[in-house]
Amino acid sequence: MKGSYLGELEELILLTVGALFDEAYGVAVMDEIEKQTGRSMNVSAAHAVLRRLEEKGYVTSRMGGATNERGGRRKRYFTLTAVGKKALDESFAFRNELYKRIPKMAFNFSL
Amino acid sequence: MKGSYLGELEELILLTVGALFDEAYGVAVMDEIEKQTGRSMNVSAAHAVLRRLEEKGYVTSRMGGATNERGGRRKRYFTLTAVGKKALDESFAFRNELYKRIPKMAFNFSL
DNA sequence: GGTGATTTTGTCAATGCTGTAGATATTAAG
DNA sequence: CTTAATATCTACAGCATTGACAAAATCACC
Repeated sequence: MKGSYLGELEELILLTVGALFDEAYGVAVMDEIEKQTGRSMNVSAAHAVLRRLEEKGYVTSRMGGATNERGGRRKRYFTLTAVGKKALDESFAFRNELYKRIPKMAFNFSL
Repeated sequence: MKGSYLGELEELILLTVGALFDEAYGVAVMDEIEKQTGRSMNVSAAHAVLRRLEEKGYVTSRMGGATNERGGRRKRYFTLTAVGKKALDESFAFRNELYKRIPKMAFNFSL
């Protein structure tokens, strides 16, 4: 199966789209990621991932209208789909499970 | 900074190396991943990742001697380094933190 | 006790998917 | 028409995955 797992950044961005709820557009996602993780990021990086997530069916997008901000192009808003949320839940549960299963290593032993 | 994050599979395999402790060689890692995740995997996939992890300093490797098994080439054993364990701990803590910070989304709302 | 088949494992080479950056186009307000 | 906010395009480095092949060790037959 191809593209059946969620990449590191894909998971992060999917999570952020969910968190920003109805304000999830490219730049906002990028800013939020930078703020939360300290990881510097380019808008096109965010968009590339968002587009891929849309292809996978984890988010949908729609164009917004004009706003009362200074100016600028219309925003493309992204929304988490039920499938996307499911993927996120599973990813989280799965990793947690895996870490839990390894008590002799993960947090109890040191080199 | 390049290669400064831990890919999805890299995290999984690093975790597995820690879990297998003194029995972490290519085939064993592959088997364990397949057993734990159901994800089918090729030996060379495991080795490619292990080599990258070694380049990053997250694991070290040494060749083993002959064993009393049927036959076969000498095993290359991998060991988690302190740096590797730290990366794993941080990766885990960080993601957990992120999921926690997003109560309005991660587990409390549905579409 | 050699010699080759068999088993277990590692290495190589090639390819597609993910992550990242820079440059450019579009839309709207001033 | 200049400036600001966003999106899109193009290109490339790094991660994930596969298939084919090489190496080392035992087994079994003679």
